[in-house]
Order: sequence, then C-alpha cells, then structure tokens
Amino acid sequence: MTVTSVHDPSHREALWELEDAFERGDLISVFGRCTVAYEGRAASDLGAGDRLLVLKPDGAALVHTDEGRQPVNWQPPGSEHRAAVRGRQLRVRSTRTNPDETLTVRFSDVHQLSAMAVTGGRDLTLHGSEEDLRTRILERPELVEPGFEPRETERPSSAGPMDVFGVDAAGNPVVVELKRRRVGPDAVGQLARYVRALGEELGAAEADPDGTGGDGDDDAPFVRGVLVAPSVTDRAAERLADRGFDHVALEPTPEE
Amino acid sequence: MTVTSVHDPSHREALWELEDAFERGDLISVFGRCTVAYEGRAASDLGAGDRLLVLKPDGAALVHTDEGRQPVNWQPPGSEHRAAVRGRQLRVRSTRTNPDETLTVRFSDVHQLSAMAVTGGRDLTLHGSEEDLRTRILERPELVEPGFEPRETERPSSAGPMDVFGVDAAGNPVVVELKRRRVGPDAVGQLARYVRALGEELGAAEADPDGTGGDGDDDAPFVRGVLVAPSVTDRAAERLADRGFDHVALEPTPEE
DNA sequence: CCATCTATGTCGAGC
DNA sequence: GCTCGACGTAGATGG
Repeated sequence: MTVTSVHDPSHREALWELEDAFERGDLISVFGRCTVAYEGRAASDLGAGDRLLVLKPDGAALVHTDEGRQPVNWQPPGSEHRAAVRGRQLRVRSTRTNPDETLTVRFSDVHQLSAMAVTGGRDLTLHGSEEDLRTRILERPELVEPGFEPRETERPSSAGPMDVFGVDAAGNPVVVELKRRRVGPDAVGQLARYVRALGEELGAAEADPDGTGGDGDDDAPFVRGVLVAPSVTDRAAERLADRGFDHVALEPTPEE
Repeated sequence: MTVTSVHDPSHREALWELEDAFERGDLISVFGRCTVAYEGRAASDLGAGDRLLVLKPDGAALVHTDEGRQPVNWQPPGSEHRAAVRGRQLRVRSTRTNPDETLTVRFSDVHQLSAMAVTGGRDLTLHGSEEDLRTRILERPELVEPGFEPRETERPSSAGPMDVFGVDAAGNPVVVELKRRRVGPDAVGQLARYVRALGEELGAAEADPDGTGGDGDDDAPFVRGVLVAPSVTDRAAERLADRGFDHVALEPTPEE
C-alpha cells in the first residue's frame, strides 16, 4: 500500500513513522495538539491548539487551522525537516538558510499521522490567462478597434517589453497593455511608461492634450495607449482620461 | 476521541465520513488518487495523480501535491463543500458565488481520510512587522536622524495616509515611509506621492535640485522624504537620489 | 459591496 | 545570486 497511517500513536511511534516517511519522500499529514514557533524574516508564537501539519518531501511545511486559505505558519520549499522526542513533546522542526528561518511545531498529542508516496500528475493546464488574451487579440485584432493591426508582441523598449505593439487605422503607433482582470491605477502607470518610452524613441509627441490628433500637419507620429482589460477601477479610469489613453473592455476568454 | 479516520474506505464509506465531518464542522484531510477541475475567475484541469485534499469548516478547500507551498488548486473560505458518489468516483465539489467558482475533485481511489474537531488556539502573535518599526521610531526618533521630531502617524493626505509625519532639526516638514524589509522602486514612488501631496498642501517646493536647502530665504518650507528600510535595491537608490530623498537603514527589531 | 495596501506573501523569469 | 513583476494572489481595513 502506498499509504501508512497511525491513529493516536505514542510520540516514539510517531517519530519512527515520520523518519521513515522522510526517508521515503512521502507527503505527510499530522493532526494533533501543538504549539508553533517561527523565527526568521519575522517571528511569531502560537499557543496550544488542534492543527494540521503538512510536510512535503520538497521541504515545504504548512500548519493549518480550521480557518483560512493561508497556513497560519509555514516554511517554504527547500527547507529541511527533522523530528525528535523532547520530554513529553514530539518536536518537528523545519529549517532553511538564506534567509535563516526556523519553524518549530511541538506536539503534546498526536491524534493521527498519515504518509503517502506521491506519483505523477503535475500537468496543470490553466486557461483564461494573459496569454489567452494576447492570443485572442492577435487572432481578432478588431476586438481592440476596427482597423487595428498588431505588429509585434513583447516589443522591447527602454521601459521594458510592451505586450502588443501595432498601428491603428490612421497609421498611428499604438501600445497595447493587456490585463486579464479588473485593473487599478498601477496598470495605467505601466502603460504610460511604455508610451513615453516609445514616444521618445520615435521622437514623437507623447500626448495630445488639445485633442487635435496626431495625424495632422506634423510628421512626428502620435503614440496612442490602449489598455485592454475586463474593467478598470474608478481611479484608473481617471488616470486613463488624464493621459488620453483608451480602455477596451475585453475578457481573456469569450463569454460562455 | 476527537479524530475519526478510515484507511482505504469504499467510496460509500468515505462519503458517510465526509458528510458526518461536514456536519460536525471538522477539519478534514483526504489522501487519494484524483483529478481536479477548476472553473471560475480562470479555469484549469489537472490529470490523475496522488494528492492531499484539505477541507475546512469555513469553506476553504486546498489541493496539495508533493511540491510547493501553494496548493495546486483551491477554493477560498466561504465556499460550500458537497460530496457524492458518481459511478466509480467519489466527487467532492466546493462552490462559491461572487465570483462564481467551482472546484471539483474526483477520486478514483481514497487511500486515507481523517477528520478532526478543532478547538481554540488562534492567538498568533507576530513580531518584527511594520508596526514594530513604527513603534521603534516613535520611541527613538534619533534613529531617523538627530533632531527629528515625529508629529503624527497615519497623517492623511490627498495621496493617502503617510506612515510618519514630523519635522527635522531645521524645522522642515519630513515625510517618513516605513518598510520592514528591503524595498524596490515602488516604495520610492509611494513616498514621492506623499511628499508631493504634502508639498501642494503646504504650498511648498516639492524638491530642491540645487541642494541649497529649504531653510534659507524663502518662507515656503521644503518637504523632505525619508525612506526607512533595512536596505534598498540599486534602482530604488537611483530613484531616491533623483528625488532628493534620504534612506535610513533600520531593521524593524534591534539586532540580536 | 468596492477600493487600497500589506505580506514571513509565493512564484517564475531575466540578468 | 538578486531583482522585478504577476498572481484564480489572500487578508485586513476603511469608505
């Protein structure tokens, strides 16, 4: 069987099982009454209570209570687990370096300990990401606006690579920033940096406060900024308006 | 006993145990071979493999593999768990609304199922946080610089509340931004927004590129910006220099 | 409920 | 190794 499990073990029994499981590289879960101490980037102490300790063969350690998605205490992958019996307690300690951090779980009672050898099945495929949004726009540029022509993705600039670079129906350069979900003002700032960088590179006017457009008399092209996202916060909308940028409401995947 | 646990249960046995545990409000862990499907803000599929499913009475659900601190799939607190036998599979589904999200775990084999009633012990005390840093500075203002006098914490401004507001030995207003660890350029931008907001409010010059100081002839006070953090990245240092701000190297807790 | 900010964020990519 | 930006970020706090 791939799973070993003991119910209400003595500390010494639990220690044997833990050390065997460490040796085998098992995924381990321990129910029990414990205190938890953490010392590292910060420091914390947690009084006695019933909790679930998960120990992974890659060094990750998680202490979960009955609430929250987040563990109440943890140690990242790359740590080293050790266990020992200290007096009336079973001590499980997970340490790592860089930064130096230690997580110590002291069990007064171990109610249940299980360990499972884990095999395969790490092929997670996530849909609806920013890449899906880019694909969607490259396949159907008119979703951005009629006449839009993508020219380049991840186009380099002094402000970093812009998501999509293209031209509009009038031939103006367009910087498109993609966000897979509702965005705040930070995304507008990011878009503004790309637009400014491209404007400087092309020797163009960055903005057009008069609203007279850049396709007129002067030769310098007017660089437009378009933010593609499902929606924007109020403050982001303000900043878009300030900068003269456009917002296109678009989901990373088609509705239904 | 506060813990129930079954080894290699039939799907029907596992279903009974799950429903009892839901009823009791237990913290549940399930080892088994399963596929995972998520549909909501994004969507994902995960092929068959051995994993650990954790179900919490507050509605949180976590699917953990043998690697990583993060669950490979999850559902936040506030979701509702349901279980059913569907053909040759035990299906555990966790759903929530706003946004509509569904996590479905289909077990072909359940190796081990445990459930524990959890009581008390949620009194986590965390040290070394940003609040500790503020406390430290208010108690010993000279750590910022000789003659510094804190006047207000969380002082409101049009750019939001600033961590600490005070005056320096020369009487210049000082905005102090606190960070508990090494910071990047974003923190400088935040500080700059506060300094500008305060400058506009006081009708003062925001910056002093000439380095002539603001304690001289003109009446308008010169608003200084000080970033207190253990250290800063190179790019952050550049931006600090550009803006004429100061950096004070300080840990949230005294060394040793 | 929405908007903003912090985090022992975690995680992955680029340098 | 460090830095930077994204995340189904989570979680807390204030309007």
